[in-house]
Amino acid sequence: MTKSQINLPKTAFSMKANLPLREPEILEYWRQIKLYEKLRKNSKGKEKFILHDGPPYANGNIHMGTALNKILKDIIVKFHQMNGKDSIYVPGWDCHGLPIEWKIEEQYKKNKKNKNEVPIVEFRKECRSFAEKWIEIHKSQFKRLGVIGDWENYYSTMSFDAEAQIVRELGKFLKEGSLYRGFKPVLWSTVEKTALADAEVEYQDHKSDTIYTSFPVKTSNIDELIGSEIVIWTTTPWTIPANKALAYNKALDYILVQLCDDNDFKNRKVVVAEALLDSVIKNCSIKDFKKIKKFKGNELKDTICNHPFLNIGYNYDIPMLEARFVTTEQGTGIVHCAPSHGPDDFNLCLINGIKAIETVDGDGKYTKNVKLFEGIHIFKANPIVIGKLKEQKKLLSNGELVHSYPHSWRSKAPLVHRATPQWFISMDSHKLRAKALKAIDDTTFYPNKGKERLKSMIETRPDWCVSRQRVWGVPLPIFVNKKTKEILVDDEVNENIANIYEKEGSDCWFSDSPQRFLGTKYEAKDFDKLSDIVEVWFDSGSTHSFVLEKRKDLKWPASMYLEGSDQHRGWFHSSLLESCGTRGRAPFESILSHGFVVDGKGLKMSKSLGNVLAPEDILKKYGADILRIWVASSNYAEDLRIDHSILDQHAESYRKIRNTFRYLLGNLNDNFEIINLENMDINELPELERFMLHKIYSLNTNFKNYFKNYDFHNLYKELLNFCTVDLSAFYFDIRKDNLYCDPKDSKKRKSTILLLNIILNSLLKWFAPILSFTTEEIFKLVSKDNKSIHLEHFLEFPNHFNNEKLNQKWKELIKIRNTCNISIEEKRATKEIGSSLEAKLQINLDKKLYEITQNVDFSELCITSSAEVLYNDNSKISVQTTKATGSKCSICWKITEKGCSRKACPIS
RNA sequence: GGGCCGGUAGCUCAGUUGGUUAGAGCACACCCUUGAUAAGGGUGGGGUCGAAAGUUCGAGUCUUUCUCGGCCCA
Repeated sequence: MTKSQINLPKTAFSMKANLPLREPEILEYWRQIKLYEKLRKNSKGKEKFILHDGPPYANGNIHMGTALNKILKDIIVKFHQMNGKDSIYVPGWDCHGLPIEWKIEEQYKKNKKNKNEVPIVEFRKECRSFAEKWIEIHKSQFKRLGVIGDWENYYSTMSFDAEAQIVRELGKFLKEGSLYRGFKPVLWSTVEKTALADAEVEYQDHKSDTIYTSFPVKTSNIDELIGSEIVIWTTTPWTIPANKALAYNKALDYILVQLCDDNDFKNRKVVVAEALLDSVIKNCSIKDFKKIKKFKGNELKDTICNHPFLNIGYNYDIPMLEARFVTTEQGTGIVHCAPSHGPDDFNLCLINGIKAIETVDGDGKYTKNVKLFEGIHIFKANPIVIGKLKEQKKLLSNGELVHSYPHSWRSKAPLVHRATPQWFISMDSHKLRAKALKAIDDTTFYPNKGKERLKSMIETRPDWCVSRQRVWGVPLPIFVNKKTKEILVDDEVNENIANIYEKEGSDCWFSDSPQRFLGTKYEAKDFDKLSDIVEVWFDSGSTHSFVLEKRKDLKWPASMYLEGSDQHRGWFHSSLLESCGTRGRAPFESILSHGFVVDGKGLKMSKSLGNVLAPEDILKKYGADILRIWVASSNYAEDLRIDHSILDQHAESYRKIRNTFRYLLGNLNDNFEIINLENMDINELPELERFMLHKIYSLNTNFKNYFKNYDFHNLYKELLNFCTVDLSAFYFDIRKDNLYCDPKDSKKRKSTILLLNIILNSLLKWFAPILSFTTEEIFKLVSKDNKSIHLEHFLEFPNHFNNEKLNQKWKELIKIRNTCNISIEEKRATKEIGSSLEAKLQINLDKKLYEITQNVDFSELCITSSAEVLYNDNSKISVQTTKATGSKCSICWKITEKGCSRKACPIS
């Protein structure tokens, strides 16, 4: 007997994957067969599943987070496609905004070019081409991951139709009246007369004037406080005229003391935080004082003070407000608040209904809103303020302090927080907050905890500031009447602007005559045209309008938005608000949020820690399918760990899966046949095959449930376990004898081949959304009509595959098999036998087990030369292994006295 | 500093309403096989469930505090 006479596996499917080389070939194949177009054509008319892409910023190479995001999207899109939907993915990019402006400015700096000398339109053109360049780079990087989508017709926030639609969307808020003009402090350079972003700020040492000043208490719940004064310390005396409130911390201890020194404050009572009393005494050179009363910060609730300038026209209430940002690091434990001159101040006052106003103009001079100081430059105001405080007997002391202070990166001039005119969308004037909260309730969140996260943000957020004093963005399409200061609200004008943008983009706003936008109805000389741009979150928050609504192939609302969990404050948030404001509901039916990619120890990736893994390197070393396994097998509800050892292990699992396929292909000799499952007569099959059909059926049931909940890590685990436990170590191992040794026309072998075909088909479909490349490689090899695996659907298994009774029986058989293995292992350990085929089993079973195993051949199940089953009620299962005697059959390798049952057996 | 989320074998993950000795796969060790062969099979070791305290007859599961990590905000 020679090897040529048995049926050994033979396949063109190599054991070694070589993914980094093979995957690009498959990408080329998808391109050639026009896979995306085919997918759309094939699923025409089917129910749509639309995963709307959250646009990444068109700048810089992709990182692990982006790779995770895109792969997860692709897996979900492919699942729905194979589940019978028309599952469409249109990738997009976020293009406007500061980071790109900086990049261009950096280039200018290098080339000694001055930004201010370059016309805005030219500058914007450079920003545009910068974004275009990165879109192309991103595109090829995303495609390499195996992501299938409409790459030719991607969307971008800087396309002309997007810019036009953003104008229309703003028009809706304008018309409704929820878009209003307010003031908000921004970092401002009085030299350049411009706002600066955080990244444009340099911190340098600066000498500031400092003062301790006092605010007389008007009313309070603490009786002793009436007639006393609250002391504050500040390094910006010039903001005192703009003061509107005082902030305390309810958790701190405060103390009321009486001052006894012979000066302006003789016999006056003042309040400071107890922990800072010593430093106040020292800094104000107080010699003699008496402690009168200690109290907790929360008792200061409802206390109202007067302004130190009460007697010279500053006659208004200064409420004391609770704030967490108040600490005992320096000062007095009470902080003065000028909402126009500090972000903390602004937010605290806003929550308490105190709005910021314009107190300082662009040049740095007080406006007419500031009594006594109008026209004075703030940088010259400190001595005047200090003088007035002294005059009003409200100055405890003053001095100087050198501290780190923000300066402009260009002019190096010190910066100030200045309330500037900004445009806001009100959260409450037209019930935007309430609508958004309702919309959150109507949305399904994966994982569920995302719902509360978004909800609590919407509940507490202030009005949405949508204006920015920048150039690379969509210009705010607003005209203000010079005389009446009223905002021009006219659909015709808005639509006119949108139409112009649609044809030529928004650059013209900065170069063309305002009359062009106003049309014939209004005169340009009567209006101020805004030069602000729209903040970029409004851009991306509007993608649903210019992508989902405008494109015929998509639908509104989207089936799903899927992003990192940081987007609860980002894109989920802005999209929700924009859509609720304009359409009254969310632009999505569900939200899936994923955690962040961290290193193997759970620490975030950073250059300084040196733990950054680049997708590019992973693709080079492992291939995209391994990365896709990493995505599928990780629990995205939490942070996802990755390092080389984790990837090594997934690569190991990949090999197991690949070899599972290789066994199937080898024994089928690459002749895959599609089995009509409905027409099968399963009663013709051996029990083992029927048991395997049950396994497949029940795995598929779990598969569908996991998919329904987007629970991929459990789904993948179940598939992998099926390959290792049920196939490799069980079914495949048992059926090798049958496949190798039985003649090709034997009924039993045909049954096995039938099963192999079914298993191969099932595995291909189950794995296709995850192992997109490898399943395609196999499908190319075996499918006759040269179709892509991704055009296929999941299999439906007939209900009669389900056989719980059989399952229960085989669970027992497997238990017996395990006991046999332990018994065989004992003999192997003592070197009595080696291969299991050298063993002869005597299996003793109790009554129940004995009865159900009457038709079972344990020598087949346990891959031994023989097995005898005896009835023995002493224990449930016990097994004795002895060395098989006789000669070894050269075909089946069993050791017997009489030869095996096969006709060709040389022994018999 | 504040809000939210999380910490179960070396790794990826299970662990139902508190209820036997906390599970799976991989990895590891040893053995077998050489007819899935840079494969395959078998057996086995490995966890004070982040820490401490509390509630309870009983806690991985409930409460509190602490700690480490992540996201967001300041």
